[in-house]
Amino acid sequence: MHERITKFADIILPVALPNLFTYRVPSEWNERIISGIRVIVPFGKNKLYTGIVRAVHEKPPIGYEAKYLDSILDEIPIISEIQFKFWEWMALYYMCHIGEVMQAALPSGLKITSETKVILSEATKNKPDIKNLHINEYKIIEALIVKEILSLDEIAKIIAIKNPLAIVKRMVDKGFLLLYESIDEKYKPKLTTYLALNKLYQDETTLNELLNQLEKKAYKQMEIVMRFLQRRQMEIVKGHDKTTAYVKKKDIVGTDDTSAFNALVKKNVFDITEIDTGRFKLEIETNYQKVLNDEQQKALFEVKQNFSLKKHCLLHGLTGSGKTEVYLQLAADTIATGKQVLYLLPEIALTGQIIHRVQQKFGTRAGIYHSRMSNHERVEVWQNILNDCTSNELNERPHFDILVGARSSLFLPLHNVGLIIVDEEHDASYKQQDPSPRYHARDAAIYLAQLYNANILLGTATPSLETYYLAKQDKFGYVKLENRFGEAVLPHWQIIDTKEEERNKTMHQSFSEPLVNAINTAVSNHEQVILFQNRRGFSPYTECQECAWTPTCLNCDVSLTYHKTLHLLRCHYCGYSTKPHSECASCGSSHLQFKGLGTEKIEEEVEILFPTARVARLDLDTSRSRQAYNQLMNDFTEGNIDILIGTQMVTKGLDFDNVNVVGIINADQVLKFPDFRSHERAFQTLVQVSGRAGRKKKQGKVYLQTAQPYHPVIQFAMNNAIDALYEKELLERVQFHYPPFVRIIEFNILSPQRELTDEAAQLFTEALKAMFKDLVLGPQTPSVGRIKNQFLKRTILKVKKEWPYKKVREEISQLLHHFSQQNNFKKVKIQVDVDPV
DNA sequence: AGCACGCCGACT
DNA sequence: GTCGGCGTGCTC
Repeated sequence: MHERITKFADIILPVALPNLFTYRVPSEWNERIISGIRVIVPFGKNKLYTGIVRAVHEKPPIGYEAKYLDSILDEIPIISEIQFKFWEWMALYYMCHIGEVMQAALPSGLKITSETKVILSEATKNKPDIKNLHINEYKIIEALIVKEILSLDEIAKIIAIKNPLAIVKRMVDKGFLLLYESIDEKYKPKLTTYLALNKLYQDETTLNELLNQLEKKAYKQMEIVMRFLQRRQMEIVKGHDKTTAYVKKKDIVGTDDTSAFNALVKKNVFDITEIDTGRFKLEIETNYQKVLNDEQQKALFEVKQNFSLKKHCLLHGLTGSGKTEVYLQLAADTIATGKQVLYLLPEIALTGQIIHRVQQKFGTRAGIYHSRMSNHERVEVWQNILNDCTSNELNERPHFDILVGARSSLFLPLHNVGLIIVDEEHDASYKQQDPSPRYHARDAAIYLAQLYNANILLGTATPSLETYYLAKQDKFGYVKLENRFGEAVLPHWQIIDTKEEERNKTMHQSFSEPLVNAINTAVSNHEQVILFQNRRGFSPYTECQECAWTPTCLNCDVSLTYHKTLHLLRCHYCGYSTKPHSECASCGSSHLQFKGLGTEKIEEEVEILFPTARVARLDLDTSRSRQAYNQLMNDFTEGNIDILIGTQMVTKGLDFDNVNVVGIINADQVLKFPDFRSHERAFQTLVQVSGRAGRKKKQGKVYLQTAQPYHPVIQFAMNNAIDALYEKELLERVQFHYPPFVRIIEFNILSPQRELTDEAAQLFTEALKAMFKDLVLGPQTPSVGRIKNQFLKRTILKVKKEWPYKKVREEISQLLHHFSQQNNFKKVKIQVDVDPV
């Protein structure tokens, strides 16, 4: 006889709470309960949550009675020990809870939570006693008679009450209703219906009898059977046995055949099987023809040399030098050794273009993962990675050797990573802003690579100062690709002084004479033009000509941007929108003017200045849906667009061969950011935008309009003097204590009242200063002091690199904990952002 | 962080 | 009585 063991499981739940939760395991599951599987557990009063088993042990918790697990969702772990280590590191480093990491890591299809459902009690069902009922109670019962089960949200709508729980509870007490918690599976496998001939009709005679019968009475049914037999013949030719040859239903049954088909089903002619076929193609033709040139070969060799020395590596390749080919070759070589590759890109750069190239090289062995995919697709990527080798003939799922994705693909359950590529390493969108964990995917990738003992390659034309510094210190290998691919050369820059143009009265609205001429020439030569203006909408603010009043958002301290296509004023922070004012709210004057330049305005000007050109705009507003975005990209690639106007979006991941002119409408905007990174950022943006020009044989041209033509950043960018700029920046960073010489931790203090925020920020900052002295800056009011009705103050701590970060973190955590205990600051939130960008 | 619960004030 | 708002306390 075995001794009866009682097991307990420590569970990670997707909630922002510091600890794990210990549950008791029903003894019949003692064998099944293992670290890394998902379970459903009761949590709080009556909710059910999906959690992940972190550890299994036999120590009953002290101080409380553990609840029982509700159910087990997986038989094999979906989270490996390496992934757990990664989660735990992330929670520590970025000072958040592990539950928040879980929230970020799992696609929502894998995290089911329960919903409260309402049904009628037996008594009410049999004999509705509707005397003396309140109108709302009556409405609920009436609705439940029609539709048996309702969720609380549905009830809220029916009786038009925000929180219906009180009413529902009362009715439960009176015996009208019953409540239960229901968990709906969010992921539905994609099933394909297959048909085989029922064994009744396997022999020729019965089959012929059937066909004869149908020919007379039901011609359409006979057609279906005939089509089936044809298809089946094809399968038999492929080597399938006659009795087991299945045919896809949709290959032989059209939409208008439904009733005929149903009749056949009734006659038991077919055996029907539903098979989980997945959402991804099983066959993609691979024909990747690019061959590395000498320089790329050399770079590849040097990168590998660094790897063999166990060194991470920065690939500094000018725009158009063909970094991607080097990545793909390196990936292929890694896969050849039996390891997996993770290829990270900024979300926005994950375009059809790059995906197409990866698929051309790796076919179905390339998995794609980003936020524009449906939930179902994301779950399937997870499943495909997890059950690498399912071998049902009809149920073959692709096997991934390389995963291309945005930052969240760091969390995919890969087991054998040999190489991580971080493309466009400098890109600020690698940093998650909200919600927590506010992690930097590049830095997290470096940590993850260590856990897997994998190589890591960071690639970019404009390295971040942090990475550049590491390379200069020889902590990173450094490989440069200097020449553009083929015969392309770097573009020629022309800097246009807009002040002088204005003096000479040669500006055509926002366009200087040289830029207008260049666009005209390009368009008449059938070359394409990209115009960069880093602001969406028509005009960023409205101003009263009499009293300078400006309409602002109700919920945020920002001016409202006018969107002409929608004819609305919109807040870019909270989405609030309102009709444009016809008169000033302050003085009543009707002299209101739209000020500033957005992409919509540029688009309008372009249409007037170049009436024959085909114009399109690429910004958040024109590319919200994946479809719209792909359409736009296609049109531009196919040459259906002459002039493309866009924000940041045009700088990322787009390689167009026919673009010869790039216009930067207003560089001053890029230069004036009030931030220690502004020069670095401006340089990166200018170089990246200019890189869109002249991809093939012809030298491209960059026209940059500015009021400060001698600004050093512009000079550095145009001369491609990256080392000079970076050396100068590094000197300033060292002198004024900024990254990469210190680690910045930013504290954002928020509350719904201005005074409360101010007071809390003041006290918090003082406490911080007591601990860290003059390395604390603040509290400051950020440029937007109120967002979504939350007043915001900011304090910055510069942590010296030589300090033990662990201790600093602990001290900060203690302080934050102490603060959250204070009653008068209950409404105050302090968000921590480690290494803000 | 959610979520339930309880108290209070406004409204019919 | 009914409902919403807000403060409080708890989650294995």
